[in-house]
Amino acid sequence: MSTYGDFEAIMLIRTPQDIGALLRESRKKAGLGQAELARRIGVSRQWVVEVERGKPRAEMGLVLRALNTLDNPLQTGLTAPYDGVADTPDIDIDAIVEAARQPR
Amino acid sequence: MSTYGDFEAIMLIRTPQDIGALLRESRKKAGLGQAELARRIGVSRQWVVEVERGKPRAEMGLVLRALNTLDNPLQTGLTAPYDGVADTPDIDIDAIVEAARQPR
DNA sequence: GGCTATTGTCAGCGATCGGCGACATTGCTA
DNA sequence: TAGCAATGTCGCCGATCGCTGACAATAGCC
Repeated sequence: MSTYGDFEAIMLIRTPQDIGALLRESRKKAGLGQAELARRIGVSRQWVVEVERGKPRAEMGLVLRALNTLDNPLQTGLTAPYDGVADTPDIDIDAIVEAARQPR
Repeated sequence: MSTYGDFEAIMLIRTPQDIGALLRESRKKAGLGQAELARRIGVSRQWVVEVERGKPRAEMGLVLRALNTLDNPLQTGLTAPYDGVADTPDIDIDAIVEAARQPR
């Protein structure tokens, strides 16, 4: 086992589920319970539970605060060259948008 | 001017303002207007305006979608060892929390 | 085996979100 | 200078947020 334990060195955050997983891992790594973390962030236990489960409509400000509290700030990196499916694929944008509209 | 223009290679995201700045820069870099971006993300122009201004209570899911749309996904890095002012400085957590409660 | 801490879930409530459509302001180009 | 596109702002609306407080269901420990 190395110095850094079993944490992913770099994790891409693309969905609320990613946020949830990251938050939960970080919390456990810090040896905190949901209640303690909630107290430090300034939210309810309920909030922590839901965000860890991938709640898509959580407040961004609270999420950022949570990550900062756990010493896991986000950052942007000009990661990938992007050659796969990304944007402007000439399809009906409106249709996609409509379908993507927060179902839950 | 180099190939990469005037973009920060890596930017730490700690506050909603950071998100706003990033979003705006990315949008302009992509040569998009707020209306076009909003259309692609699936939100209203209003939303884009507010988030770019640093709205703290924006939906996380929409924010992530916006960044993905602009090819600027977030990631976690074990950035810094953290020695500055960050957290658990032995002060009244509750007081800080109370003060931090989204004043808006 | 029994106990305590942790976690997941429920309902109800005030506050806020994000959308709509229109209007003022700004900026840029011709 | 005139004119158009982009941007910022307004009020109203249904939908959803996050909070409280309590109760199951696990999990981990003695």
